[in-house]
Formats: sequence, structure tokens, C-alpha cells
Amino acid sequence: MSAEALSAGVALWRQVADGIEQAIADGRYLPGGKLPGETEIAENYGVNRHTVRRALAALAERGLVRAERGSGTFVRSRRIAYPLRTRTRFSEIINAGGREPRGQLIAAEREPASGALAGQLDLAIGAPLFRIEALRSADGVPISRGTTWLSAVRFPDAPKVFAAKRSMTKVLAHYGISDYRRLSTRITASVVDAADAARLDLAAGRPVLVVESIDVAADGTPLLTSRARFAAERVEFVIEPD
Amino acid sequence: MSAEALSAGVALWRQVADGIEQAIADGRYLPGGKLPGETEIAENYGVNRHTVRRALAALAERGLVRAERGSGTFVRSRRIAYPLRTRTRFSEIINAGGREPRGQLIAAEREPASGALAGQLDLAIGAPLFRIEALRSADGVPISRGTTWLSAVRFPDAPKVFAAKRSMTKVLAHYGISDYRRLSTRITASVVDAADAARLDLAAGRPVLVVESIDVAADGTPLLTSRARFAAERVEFVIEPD
DNA sequence: TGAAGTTGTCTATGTTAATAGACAACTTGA
DNA sequence: TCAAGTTGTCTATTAACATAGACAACTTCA
Repeated sequence: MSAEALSAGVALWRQVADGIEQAIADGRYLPGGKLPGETEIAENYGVNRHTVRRALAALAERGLVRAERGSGTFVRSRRIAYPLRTRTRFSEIINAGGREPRGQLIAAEREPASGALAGQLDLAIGAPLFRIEALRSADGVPISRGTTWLSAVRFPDAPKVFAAKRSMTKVLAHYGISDYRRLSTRITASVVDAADAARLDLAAGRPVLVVESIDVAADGTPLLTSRARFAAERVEFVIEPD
Repeated sequence: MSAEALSAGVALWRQVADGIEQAIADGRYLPGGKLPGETEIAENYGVNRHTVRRALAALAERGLVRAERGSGTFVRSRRIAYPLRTRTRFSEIINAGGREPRGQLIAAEREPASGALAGQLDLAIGAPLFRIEALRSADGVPISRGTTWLSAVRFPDAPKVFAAKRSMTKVLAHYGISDYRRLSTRITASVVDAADAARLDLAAGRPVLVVESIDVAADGTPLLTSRARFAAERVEFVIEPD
């Protein structure tokens, strides 16, 4: 690593930030990799450590790097663009990004429908549901933790099928539903809880995007409802017209 | 003309300067043309007039614009217009362009006249000549490298005088020649050689205009002959009727 | 000759950038 | 458990940037 030439009219911290960004773009620092310490960067550029901190803060705000107190500053993997449309399929989206999608069954339980769930799925209160907990990843990097509810009557072996096929789209196909669409999508943000933090390999306190959605068949019949928590630092939702 | 978006970490004056430079490059301001007044530019960019002045000063230092008190700031022609007439004086031409001319003695040697040189200067073959190597610049920017031959008998201390006066016109004046004219001018083009490239601050392979000329006194007596190499990217020769 | 418009210069003030040093808080590995 | 290395935070000082207003010096044109 070497210091770049300094130019007039551009703040030092900006020049340092641009230099580091270029290094990341060039692959001199790999995604997930560790940058040199702030002191070392300061020496390389011949500037004060505070100036380096300003540069890193600017990069962190843009999501390019992530500082971890006591251990270092790391290059963030680029966020996966995750389009939200009426046809939203995790596998297809990840595949489109040239990555290897994977759904992993964590747990599945049978439970009676609460009032809210019953309303969403157009079932009677207390109707039998499966709650399927899944972890979705791209190229082995955890992307989201999802909880999906669906009728245990209409999809009697959903947990087994999901465990085998690793995709909710394929579960529905297994029961003869070739097409479905998203009826509603609600997005909020929260802080990761301990269980999700472990599954998603996130540090405590990191933000998660929470997506609550209802999928319906072509005729409008509710099929499933889910609540997924996405590692905010690994995805960005893209709202596009259908 | 419209204001550009402002960005963090880059000084305002620099952003204004970059904006104006881009406008010049785009042809929105024509070479030799007048920029809007400082007050107007300030309004367009939404900054203080002093900030605009700083921007213009930076551009002026780089030779892109030239401010004229009382009348305005003008875009400099990319290339210096270099009229070729019977009265061709480097200093006068550069001065007319609002630039600071300078001639610098690089080397001077005594050598016998070759057949070609003897013919041009109307001297005997083998007659003693001075060969003067000079670098000519405008506002510190190298314009041409010239080799001049003149009689060592008629101009006994030509190298010393040139080193002191930095102008061939003044050398001739020193020897009582108040007026002279160009007898012939031949123009060709070539690629810069290594030595000239270094002196002219040109990248290897750049084109140079080669001018071979003979100057004579009012009575037609040959005074000097020269071969000058001009950085083609910095000058344009203008042929005008006398 | 005079008015309008231009660049040049001066003083003043507040904000941002950059440096410097010290220490706290935390992680890692021996 | 401890030492070394890391990021986070605080105070302080100096330089550069940006704004504001006023007026001088000069050019152009009616």
C-alpha cells in the first residue's frame, strides 16, 4: 500500500477515503478482509490518525467498511440488491445475482392459528398451522432468518418437503401451486435479537430489516404469511414497478 | 449555465473551478471568449464572489483563463496563436497574448559553417558560427526549443548577450540592428526527440512543429538562420498577409 | 466626459479541516 | 490473566475555507 499524490482543494480525509475505496474496488482489500490499523493507514498517507478516522467514518456511513472496536476495520461485502415485487422469490433473486441460494430448515412446529394469523390466511381461529423457521443464505453467507406460517391442512407435510427441497416455491409447487404472488409487503427495521444474531452471524445490536408478507395464489387465496429478518448490512431492498 | 451539485470533502472553490473547466472543455465557453462576471458566476453557483475568485485564480494559474481588470475574464486559447509574418518576434507575440515570454540559453558552441548554413547566411564555408540552443516559454510553459546560427565574426559575444537579454531581437539590437525581417519560413512537423521532450516537458511521441527560418537585415543581409521545434499542442501558426 | 460594469484589494468573522496528545474501552492471543 | 494491539472519545490548537461588505482601479461605451 502506498500513499497517493495529494491535490489542492480536496480535503485530506476525502483523499484518504477515495484512496481506500479505490483499493477496495481494485481488490487490494478483499470483502470481509481487515484493513490496516488506523495508525498504519495514517502513516501510509502521511496524515494524522484523526484524519484517517474521518475517512473511515465516511466509508462506514456509505456501508463500505465496518469498524469493530478492539479488533479492526473490515471491508463490507457488497449488499445484495433484493428487488421487492409481486413476484418475489428468494432463490430467483439470489440466482440472478450470480450467487448460490440456500434455504435451511431450522425448526418446524405445529400450532393453532392466532387471531391475526387466521385473518391473514383466511382461516378459522385455532386452525392448525405449521410454523417453519428457516435460514436463507447466498454463497454460504447468511442473508435472512424467516418464519413462515401456512395451513397444516392444505400442506400436510410442508416441513418435510421444505427440508428436502430447501425452497418455499418448491413446497407450493409440490402441492400443485405453480404460481403465486405477493399480496402485501410491510417493511420495518429492528435490532437483531440474540437467537437471530447467532444464526445470521451478526454482532449484537446490528440492524435487521423485518419484512412481513402475505402470498396468495393466482385466484387470491391466501397461501402463507411470513416474517423475515434480513441482515441489513448484507442486503438492500429495491422497489421497482412491476 | 447552471450550478453543479456540491459534494462533501471538496472545497467549494475547487468545485467551481472544476465546473468552469468542464464548461470550457465542453465548448460552452469558447476560446478567447468572455466568462460571465464574477458576481454572476457566484450567483449561478450559489457561492460568494471571493470563492469564485479563488476558483478563477486557480484556473488562471494553470493557464486556462486570463483575467483583465475592468473588462472581464477570458478563456485562453488552448494553443497560443503564433502569427508568421515578415516581422516575427517571439517576445512580441507572446506579450500580445497576455503572457510572459522568456528565452533561456541552454548551450552555445562555436562551429564552422557547413555548406548549407554558409549558403543561407551568405558566408564562406567554414566561417565561424555560433550555434545557440535556447528554450522559449510563455508564463513558464515551454513553447519551443530553437537552434540558431549566426556569424561569430559579426556577433562576437552573441551567446553572452543572449544569456543576459534572453531575446534574439535584443542581441541584434545590441549590435546596432534595430530592424530585421524574415526572409523565408519553412514549416514541417516531426515527432519530438528525447532531448527536446525533456526540455519541452512533452511526453514521448508528441508532435512538434519544425520551423526553419532565415532572418535578414533591412538591406537584405542575412543575419541568422534558425531551426525551432514548437510543442504542437501548445501553439498554432497563423499565416496572415503582411 | 461620465456612467455602468468589470476585476483587484482590504478588513472582518465564523466554520470546517487537520494536527496533537492522552486515555478509555475492547479484542485477541500467548 | 496479562500484554499488545485495536477502535472510541475527549480537549486543545492552528490553518484553510467561506462569507460579508466596502471601495479602489480599470475598461468600455454612449
